[in-house]
Amino acid sequence: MGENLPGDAVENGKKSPRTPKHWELKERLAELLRAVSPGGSLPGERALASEFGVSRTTVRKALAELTAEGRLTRVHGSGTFAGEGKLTQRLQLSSYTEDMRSHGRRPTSSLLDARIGAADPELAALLGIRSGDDVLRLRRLRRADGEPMAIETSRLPLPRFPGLDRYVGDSSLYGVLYERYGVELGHAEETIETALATPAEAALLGNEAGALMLLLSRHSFDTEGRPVEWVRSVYRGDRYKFVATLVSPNVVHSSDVSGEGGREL
Amino acid sequence: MGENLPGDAVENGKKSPRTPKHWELKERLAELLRAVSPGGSLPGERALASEFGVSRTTVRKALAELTAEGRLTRVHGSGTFAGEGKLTQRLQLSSYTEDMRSHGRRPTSSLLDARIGAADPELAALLGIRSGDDVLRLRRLRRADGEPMAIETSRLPLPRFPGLDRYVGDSSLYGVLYERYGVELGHAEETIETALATPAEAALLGNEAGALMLLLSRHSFDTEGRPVEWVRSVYRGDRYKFVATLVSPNVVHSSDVSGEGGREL
DNA sequence: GGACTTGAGTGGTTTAGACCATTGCGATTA
DNA sequence: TAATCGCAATGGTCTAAACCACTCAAGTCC
Repeated sequence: MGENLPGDAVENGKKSPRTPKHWELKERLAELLRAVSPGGSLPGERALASEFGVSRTTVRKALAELTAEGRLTRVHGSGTFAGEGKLTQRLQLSSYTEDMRSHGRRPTSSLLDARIGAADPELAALLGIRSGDDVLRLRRLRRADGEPMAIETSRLPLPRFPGLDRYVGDSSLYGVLYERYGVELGHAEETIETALATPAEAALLGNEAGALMLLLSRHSFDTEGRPVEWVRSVYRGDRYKFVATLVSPNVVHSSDVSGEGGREL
Repeated sequence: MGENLPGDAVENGKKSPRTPKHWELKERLAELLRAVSPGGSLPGERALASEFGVSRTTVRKALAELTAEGRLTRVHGSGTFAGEGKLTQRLQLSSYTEDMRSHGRRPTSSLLDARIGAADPELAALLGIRSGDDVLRLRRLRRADGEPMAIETSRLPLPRFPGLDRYVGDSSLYGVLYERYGVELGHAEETIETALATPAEAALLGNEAGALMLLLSRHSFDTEGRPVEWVRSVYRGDRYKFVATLVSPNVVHSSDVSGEGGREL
């Protein structure tokens, strides 16, 4: 993160909160890391510990943060290696596939499972059906160049799309919705937040449990405003970032002054 | 995150990766937490350690993850308390101020500092000026109901806005740009990714160093496509989520089939 | 030659314990 | 009454050490 843009000195009015050892170590390791090309390897934890005169625990804490930031990749039993930076995905309308292609990546995605279950009250409300109605749940694993990137879980209301479960898997979900049910998507609402990987997610992504993730939820509606699907995707936070282009006739240039001399937007 | 939606059993084809103690403990604590209303307190680390028969280190690891997810708040010297959920901010055009207001929050923001420095080559390219030209750097701390939420660092090209530094602080930045320089914003490109808090950021946000953050960068252009500002904001990942509404005539309903039997978007 | 075993080296988990820094309250004091 | 001090409890940092799980290559066996 910070990369110490000039003038970022500590300078907080009160007390300087004494930088912990693991943080100082982290910066020294980051420096050491700049001399290593992506994929290059670092010394082992034990070696670093003795070299820098700290305990292995402290080394691990520093390495953990660098890993969470995507600057390191660690492989159990093998070693610690320099990371490769983040991929990006546009928000807005483009598809995962298109987007990866435009970055010269080879996108693939595999269906993990497709099953039918009963909607709980919350899910029923989201999908515009009654509690207990059937819901089709699809789980997909998305990859870029073969590397697992995200787990996507879609839920669709079966009462609205009877037999949908039989058409899934061999062609585009949105294609099927359009051709067999005449449904076109109109708008969607997405939220993005941070999350930590569950062990199951971590296993699928080749990740560690507790790793940083970007949690993206999408609630899609058709052109008439009826809910079509509810999607929850977890993306690897160390390998992914989202991009949105805000085209806007007039991005707020008048607005109220507020607060303590500050401003908004 | 997961909240164990039905059917999330481990079931990865190969080996079950034996759940670590700290994860199991985390789930037990999460359960224990459901019985506590927001703001309520939990037993101390040492008490939990002896109660569950694990070491304090393991307890801390579990608590750290719950904290990162915003489900816990920890206060040094005082105790551990139940969290209060996340606020949301729309992407798109609305302002921080508007958005907080619409959630019934009281938004404020204070100017931390305003200084002029020389642009490095990268920043110069972003702002459409020459390397070494003057750049105005504004740092603001944003709060909701008095609670620090984000640090926003804006950078503007002084050659394009001579004297801008003298007008800042007493009124809307965008208002000044419009009234004194005739600049209207046209579009912006935003990226969202995960990051970890630096000690300095943590101190300002009342956070821990290494805490989960959402890093949002905005690159704004005027109606003629010239760069106006470059903004880097770090939001507390445990207290914030972003929302985007994707209005769209036709969100992809035809597209190519690819990969291993899976599908895209 | 090919399949298997073994072991060294790596990261991952957990423990027990020490000490530090902050908080908040009760007792003491002015 | 009001301010101060001291102390106990809390979370934060760090250490040293043990053990586990995985990887990979060298060596062995068939």
